[in-house]
Amino acid sequence: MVVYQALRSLIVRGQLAPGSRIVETEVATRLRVSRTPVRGALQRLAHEGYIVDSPSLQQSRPTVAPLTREDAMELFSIVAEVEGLAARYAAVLPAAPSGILLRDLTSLNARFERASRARAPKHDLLYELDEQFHRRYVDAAAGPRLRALHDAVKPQAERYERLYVSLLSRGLAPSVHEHAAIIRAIRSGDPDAAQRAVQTNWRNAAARLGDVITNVGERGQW
Amino acid sequence: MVVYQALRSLIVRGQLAPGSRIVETEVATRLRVSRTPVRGALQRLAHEGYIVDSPSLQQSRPTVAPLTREDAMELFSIVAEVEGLAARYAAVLPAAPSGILLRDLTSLNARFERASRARAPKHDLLYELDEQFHRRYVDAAAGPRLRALHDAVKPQAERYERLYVSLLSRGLAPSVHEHAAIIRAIRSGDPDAAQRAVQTNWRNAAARLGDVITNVGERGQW
DNA sequence: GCGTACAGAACTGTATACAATTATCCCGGG
DNA sequence: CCCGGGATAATTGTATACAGTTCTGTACGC
Repeated sequence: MVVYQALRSLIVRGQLAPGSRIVETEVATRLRVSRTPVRGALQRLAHEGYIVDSPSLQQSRPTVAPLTREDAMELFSIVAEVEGLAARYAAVLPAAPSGILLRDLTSLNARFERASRARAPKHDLLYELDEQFHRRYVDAAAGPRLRALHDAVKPQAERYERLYVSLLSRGLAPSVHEHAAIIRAIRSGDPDAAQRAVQTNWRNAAARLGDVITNVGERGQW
Repeated sequence: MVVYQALRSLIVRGQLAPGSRIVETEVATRLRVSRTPVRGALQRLAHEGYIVDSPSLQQSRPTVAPLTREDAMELFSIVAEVEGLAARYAAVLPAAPSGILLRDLTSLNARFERASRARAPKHDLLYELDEQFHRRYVDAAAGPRLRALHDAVKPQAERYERLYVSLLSRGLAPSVHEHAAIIRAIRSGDPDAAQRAVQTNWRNAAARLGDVITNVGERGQW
């Protein structure tokens, strides 16, 4: 588990460059453990999409999954579907939990806006706030199955979301407005509108990110 | 990989009873392999939702995920959304591929009906035909990202679908009719109707299955 | 000079041994 | 009879050794 988190952190932060090979023994010696826990971590990371297998017949040859424009588009469109469904449920929540939800969302979006206006925006903070905003209504409204699906899909988008707030930290105003639109739709109790607002937010984010991705070839070392 | 498939098959067919513990050494000896590949398979199955971890602090204690009414309802509702979206696209397909699709769907539903009328219904065949019916229009109309989502979600419903055709093999007439309604809606070219027909099919299936699930305590041995 | 074949290295797949943690069972006390 | 408490067993976590496969580099032939 500690190995998994260490590797995952290195990958999502880009310190393990996309496309680079990952060798079990090397990771094991660096982290001072044996290959067994490393193997488990790699298998899990492969499932979650952080690692892909180089073409090979019998052996797997894991490499860090590349960050491509197409992949980002596809991933964001899936997140749009899943979180859109959650927002649909959130719109028809009973009054009591709905009130708390709306208050939290408003607060998170306000903090997100303040963070995006800072002279030297903290990318980690921006990512955390955006992430918390979306997770808030998913947790509030989704059943365990939808949440499980969300948990399986969303982490794969983390790399792109971090890229998003890093590359666009100066131009996050549209995101703030789209978040506000989501809040309004949920408050109005219109499931269709809520679902549409979330889908619009993610599709626009995909478009904005796609414009600037092209090739992020920065190869970090650790 | 062979271990994964063997275990998955045992679980989806109910031969490994829901709720029962899974012991690494036992699986290893039965399948005549060591614990190492078994461990990998268990991790993957856990990630895919076939296995859950018993409450424990440091150790994981895997058990076969239970089949509950609530879980079936939620899962089917998600499938209804995903496949409903695919059906929406299928309704507006060009004439040429649409004709082939409609012919295949009609044929599959006819075979499904015949199989359901058999004196001793073959459950495996019934499952396969129902599965193929739905996969046919998804493959024909869904884009890569929707298909990816479908691939992630649908396999988890396999356990419930097999239960469905087993418990209701005598009463599958409604399914046949609902399939026919889906075909008609796609043929008519009405996206809303197609989406609604698929969602109705899954919601009714969930209701029919929910009535008979309650407690499936049959503990299969292998 | 270029291509191919062979030898060696590198790396992953599997098996087994050991350590650590958790569950079970039995026994004694209340 | 029920409730701890502790010893033992059961099970998972980790480490290491070995086997099989793929990649790399070099040398030889054309």
